[in-house]
Amino acid sequence: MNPLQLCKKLYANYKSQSWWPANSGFEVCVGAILTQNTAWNNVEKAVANLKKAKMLSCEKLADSKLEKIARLIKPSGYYNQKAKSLKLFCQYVQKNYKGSLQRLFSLPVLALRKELLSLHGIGNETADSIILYAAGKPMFVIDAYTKRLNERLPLNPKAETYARLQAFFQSALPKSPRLYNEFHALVVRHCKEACRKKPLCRKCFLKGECEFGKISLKAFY
DNA sequence: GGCCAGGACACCA
DNA sequence: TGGTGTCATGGC
Repeated sequence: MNPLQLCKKLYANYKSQSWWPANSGFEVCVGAILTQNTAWNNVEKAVANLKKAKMLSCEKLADSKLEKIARLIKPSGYYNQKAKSLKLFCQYVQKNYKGSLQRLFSLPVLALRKELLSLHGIGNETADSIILYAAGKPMFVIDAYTKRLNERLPLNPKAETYARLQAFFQSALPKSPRLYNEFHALVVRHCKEACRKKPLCRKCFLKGECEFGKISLKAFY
């Protein structure tokens, strides 16, 4: 099975996912940082705290004390690190782009990626999530779910690093932000729900016993 | 009480 | 370039 076939199969089963779960580009950026190695459920609590405190803005986060940000985002875990990452990102946008994400996103995509990666606390996945889901530019996101799915199927066993796996998906798919967006969201949906057994249910999917709804995972694995 | 979750970074060899 | 320790909460 190639990536495009997998995407079609997932889409046929789950339909459109309408991602990213956020109300603005800035909220996508905040969520992308807060979700680092963290369950989304906990990210939602942290974002809700920021909203309630009227702190979900670039200007507010750039000017607030680390301790205050950390207290609000505590439910997302790693709150000291993430408070620092959030504040640095916002200060960077305020200083270099007058607080406008649209100015930042007007950079050519590779330049944008390079700038994001230069910021402390923003690595490959976070940068690519911001580029795809906030800026709307074609950058395929590799996360734990994508890696897991690739290992299980496998799609490309040789693609072991982030860059190689990303290059594999991007070379196999039409260069479309909408497609990258939908595909990644479908992968997350599938990996979250396909198997209710944790962790990873490697034994059960190898036996073909792992099913979710109408979907027999024998077709995938 | 233990394991896990939509990573990133410092440090080391 | 790759391996390891660290950061930390909340759900199950």
